[in-house]
Amino acid sequence: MARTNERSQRGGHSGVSIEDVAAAAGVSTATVSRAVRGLPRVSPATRQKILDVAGDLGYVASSSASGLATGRTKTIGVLAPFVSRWFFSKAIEGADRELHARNYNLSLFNLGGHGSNRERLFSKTMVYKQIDALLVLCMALTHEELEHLQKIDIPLVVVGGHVEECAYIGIDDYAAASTAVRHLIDLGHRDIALLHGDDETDLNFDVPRVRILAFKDVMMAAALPTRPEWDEWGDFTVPSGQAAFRRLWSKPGAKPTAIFCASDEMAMGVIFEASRLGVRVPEDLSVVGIDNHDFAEAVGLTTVGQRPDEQAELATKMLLDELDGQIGSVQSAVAPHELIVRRTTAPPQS
Amino acid sequence: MARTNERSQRGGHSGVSIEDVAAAAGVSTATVSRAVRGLPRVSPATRQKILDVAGDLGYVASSSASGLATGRTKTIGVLAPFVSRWFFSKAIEGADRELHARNYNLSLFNLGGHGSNRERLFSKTMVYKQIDALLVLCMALTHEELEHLQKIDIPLVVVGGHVEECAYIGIDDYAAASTAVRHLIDLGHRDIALLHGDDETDLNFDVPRVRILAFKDVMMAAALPTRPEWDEWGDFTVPSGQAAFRRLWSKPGAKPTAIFCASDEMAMGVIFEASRLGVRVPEDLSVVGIDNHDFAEAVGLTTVGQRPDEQAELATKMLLDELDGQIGSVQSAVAPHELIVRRTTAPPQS
DNA sequence: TTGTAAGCGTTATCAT
DNA sequence: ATGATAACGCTTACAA
Repeated sequence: MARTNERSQRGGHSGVSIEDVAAAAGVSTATVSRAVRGLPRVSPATRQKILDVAGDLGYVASSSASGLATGRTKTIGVLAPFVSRWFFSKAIEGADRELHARNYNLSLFNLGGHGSNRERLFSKTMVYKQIDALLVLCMALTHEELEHLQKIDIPLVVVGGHVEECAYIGIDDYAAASTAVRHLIDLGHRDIALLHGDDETDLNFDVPRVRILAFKDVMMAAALPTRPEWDEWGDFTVPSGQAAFRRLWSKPGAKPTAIFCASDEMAMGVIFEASRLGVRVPEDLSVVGIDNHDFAEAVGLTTVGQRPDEQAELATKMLLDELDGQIGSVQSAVAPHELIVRRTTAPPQS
Repeated sequence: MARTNERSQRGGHSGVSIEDVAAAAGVSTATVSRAVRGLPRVSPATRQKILDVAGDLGYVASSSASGLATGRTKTIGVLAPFVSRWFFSKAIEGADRELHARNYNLSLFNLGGHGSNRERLFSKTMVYKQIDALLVLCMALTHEELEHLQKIDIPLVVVGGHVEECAYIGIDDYAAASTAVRHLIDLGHRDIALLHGDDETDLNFDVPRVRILAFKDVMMAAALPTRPEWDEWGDFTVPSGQAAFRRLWSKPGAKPTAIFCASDEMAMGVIFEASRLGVRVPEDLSVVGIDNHDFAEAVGLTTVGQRPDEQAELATKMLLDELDGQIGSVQSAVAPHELIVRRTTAPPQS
């Protein structure tokens, strides 16, 4: 490389290395390394001196250098299909809590909005040799992507959805959806519509399917019909819920008295649109969602709540424990969900 | 370090280094380095061969090693007070777009929820020597923190708010707020309440102040009174807007016919609570916000829109350009805003 | 066009 | 308890 041989070329604080500290403290770099990392084999006096010197020299170890030497980057990757949707942003916050507490960095890989060159993530830019472990926020992975991840055998856990052969943390979607639907039925509803999540985009996976299945099973178990014309879909967003309601309500024929939505954002979409069209909630239509979105309480939305932040936090903890040598820490776990009854559900009118 | 001398200790794909590729391709590491990075001085034939070999060996350069050698980490840091609030999550997505396109990584530093040990971010864990540049999403920084950042002289830009001596990208808050208030006045409102952002937490800064100022100036210019009892505050969230409305409406005396909210989330809070209390929007109360939140259209919220994603994308571009050697690329810029009239504002009743 | 080799800032082994 | 020093995997003058 042959740079200038002199230190502190740049005027500032920028380039203080372990050697500078060693020199200033009159010890070897090895001792500085031990001292600053809190390792044993350094006398209290020496350590203190080194810490002082390091302190006012503003020394911080180069992550690249220590990464090279140790093989650890001290950062974990978080792979998400979106960051501005509730589930993901909450999960990211949760992961960050644990990472921050344990002095790791969080490298965010957003798969959304990148069109097709998604694969680049898996080969060059990303993952590979940049991170010590990977947290995947629910989404489908292609078979190829999976293989890729498997090859670089770093700890890996997925939150919020199932990926074959991977540890996952998440609620029991079947049970959660069943709870929501059963709540409607217990209220006396018989004409229940379904607003299910989209099945088609490659960013989704089987959560939508499971929730649909639960809906149908519960309805069937209650000997209630499920009408195809009351089966709408959305992509988990508010606008898609809004559009779905508009479609549903513009159809000729009888109207349902309740609707089960596969996410709170979609549920809010139907509520907003219902209000706009003069359809009263819950008098004319009961609405239940899944998630307990930050806005759900303000909207009065009845929902089955989950805590993506806690799920991601737990997942991250597992990852970090595994890295700390506690092998076997990474394992699947089911997270709790809970029915939260608010003001958007009520017995059907008459 | 004295590890085992043999390569591929772990069975897998994991440790293929540049030397492995060089050996397999029958060239030197220098040539491999040039080849994989697309540098000149490699014959087409050699390059192709190397690329092939690298390809099926699954070679990816170690970021630590190249970071050490070049002094660049190829990752930029994003500092945010929250990730699950609209402005920030959108900004993160925007930054990510540009970073991804230019092959950089995004390291996320969330200041929220970390209680007091916020300072650790600035000293050890973070920033220092881990990132090539820093994108600060609006928030106040302590003087000390600022100094810290200044010392490590990496390119730095703040989005969404002013930080002394730093380049910033954001809308003209004074103009945006003025536009919103003027819209209300143009509609014929005279009794206008203010829901301003919180001023007190250390995570905030002067955006709230500027918006308040604009409100007062515009009102005064229109010879309209601003009543202290119609001045409420919130922390930019939906629940706080909800609470603010409850407080406002439970006060004795006359009610305003319109309210200007310093953010869409707060505006939605008042709308939700108004609906709950039977106060009709816009018949009884016009509501205007700032942001054009993802949900604003569905709610029919009149607002002054801004695009945090584009702001962050631009800021990131500047940062990257600067790193690419185009010095002077980082500079302040004002982002556009636009009044979007929807259904929550109307002339006052009678 | 290609190869040689020094250097990047740590960590960790082994001696002392 | 401390110090030399090799090694980590890459980049980049410089020589060939």
